[in-house]
Amino acid sequence: MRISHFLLATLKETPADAEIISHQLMLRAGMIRKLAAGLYSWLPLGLRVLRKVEHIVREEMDKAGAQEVLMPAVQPAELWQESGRWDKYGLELLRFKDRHAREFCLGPTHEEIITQLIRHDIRSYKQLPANFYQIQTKFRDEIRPRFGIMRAREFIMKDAYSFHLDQSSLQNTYDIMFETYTRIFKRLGLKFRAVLADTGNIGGNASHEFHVLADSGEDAIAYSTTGDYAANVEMAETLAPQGERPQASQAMNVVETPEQHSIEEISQFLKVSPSQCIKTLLVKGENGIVALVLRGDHTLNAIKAAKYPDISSPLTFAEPNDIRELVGCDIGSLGPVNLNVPIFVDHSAAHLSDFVCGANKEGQHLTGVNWGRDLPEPQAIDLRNVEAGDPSPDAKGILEIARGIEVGHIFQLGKKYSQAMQALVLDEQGRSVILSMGCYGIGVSRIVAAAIEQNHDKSGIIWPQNIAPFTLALLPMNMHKSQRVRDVTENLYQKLQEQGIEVLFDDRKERPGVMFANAELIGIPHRLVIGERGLDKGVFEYKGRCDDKAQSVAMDNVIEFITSKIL
RNA sequence: CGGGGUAUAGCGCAGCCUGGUAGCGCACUUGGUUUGGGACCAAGGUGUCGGGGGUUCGAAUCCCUCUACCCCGACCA
Repeated sequence: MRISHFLLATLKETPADAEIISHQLMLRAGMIRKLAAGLYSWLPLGLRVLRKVEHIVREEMDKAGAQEVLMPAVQPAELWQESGRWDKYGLELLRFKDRHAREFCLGPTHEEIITQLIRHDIRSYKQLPANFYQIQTKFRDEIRPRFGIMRAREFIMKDAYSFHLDQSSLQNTYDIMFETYTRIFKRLGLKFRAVLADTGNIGGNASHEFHVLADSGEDAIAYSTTGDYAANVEMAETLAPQGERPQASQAMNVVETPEQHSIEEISQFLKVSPSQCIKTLLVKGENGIVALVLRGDHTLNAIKAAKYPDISSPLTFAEPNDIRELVGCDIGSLGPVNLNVPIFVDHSAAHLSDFVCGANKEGQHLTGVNWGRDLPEPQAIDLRNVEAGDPSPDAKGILEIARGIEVGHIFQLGKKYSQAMQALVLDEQGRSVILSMGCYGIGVSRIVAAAIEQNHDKSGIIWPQNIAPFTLALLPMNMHKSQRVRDVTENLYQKLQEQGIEVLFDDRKERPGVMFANAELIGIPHRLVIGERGLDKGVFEYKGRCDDKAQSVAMDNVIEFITSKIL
């Protein structure tokens, strides 16, 4: 491609509303342009990258035996009513009416549509298992789209849905998809990690997320330093502390703590460590308010808490007014002693003795408090977020925490949708059986942003080779003044193209600095410079995007050299 | 949706407090000088000052109102 025939819309300045590096660089490199909140156009350069990601995903899905389909973005309300999600999905589902006042939505995901399709066309166990996928535009009316393409309202997703006669077949395809995803992210050239995950809105039982590791990632993932365990922090279990709880050695005392509310304030004021204090959080339960008790240095895991049947889901904090009415003080003075609501205590907090807590009276706290003596023995459950240094739940090694960008998610849905929508087949005995389902998503457009988050430097993007918009930048120095440079470059451009190499030929009348800066900003992995200087010595100059220094390559040898570099 | 903020040329911004008829840098066009790391000189084009209403002789500026966008929170590929 000659740049003179290509819209290279690079910017020197960073648009003000781009916060994260991938968004800034995608705008600066001229990959995308914003149309409205969460809606982006892809310019030629960006689209080339997007297509490469799609291509890899498509190849691997095909190899795994999945069949490609394409379903509509506009979906009738009836199907969503049938599955029960028309009411449940909430405002994220963009709804509208057609000219006949019939209700529709823009598809945020396609479980309903594929299930409807399959219940018509799959009748027999002989047609199973089957796995269908599409690469298609999704719409989710996010409350707050941000970070450019990373959290857009309209985005491109690869979604796949598999159908099975039984759980073991589902498990089998799930495992194949796990391996397929692993291959996809390896081919994309990204550092990633598969983790145990919560099933969220989609529902079902087993689930894994695939995260691209990047410090800017929105998710925290916990992984064992020595074992295989890895989980989204939302999901990661904590182990109960080992051994017996220490004996009580202090008497319970009321101390005056004027104006002291937060754990930090209390621990400094009383000169005790936060880990010797406990915090009491009042949340809504199925039957009125319940208390959650954690060690002062720990944080509540709302996802885990909401899974307990007595605790509201999603987790909702009690209203300050209700708390005042119930306890007679504000949030900063709560404690579990003589608190007249059901109390759930995290394992670590249940293992404390002689601890500090609020006295349920403004300006007072209790010290030397002990379970079983000053208040009943607690029912200990898992409520807190894991922290770096915690033992791994599989008892192998210690947990570390890393940041990740969720780019893939696989679920075993089971019969959630097939049951609701009556997707049945006949088994070998001629009995009707409800299908089991799996579903498997990849955020195709998000991968483009995630790749940049993980691979960039001061000069710009550093594309992994397999998704780079071009493989090689061909930069002639002052071609307009040197017929020799022009002839050699044109010739070389021809030859490289004959080798099937994707070359971006900077045939503009630009100064060298501009060419270098542009090629680096848009992240072309390999660069070849042709100048009078080198031609005198019979060489071109090669530099990889990550190399510190350029090297000379003999002109005669250049095709072999480049070919070996891009393998 | 709750809290905070912004809206002036394609992009980044100044002007607003104290009303007087719009400016700077980048980008763009033309010419020239340059040419191995985002050049320099000269000339040039570019605006419903987010929309609507009001106050005023006069509004980018003051008042009212609407809208869009951004940031923090809850949701997700």
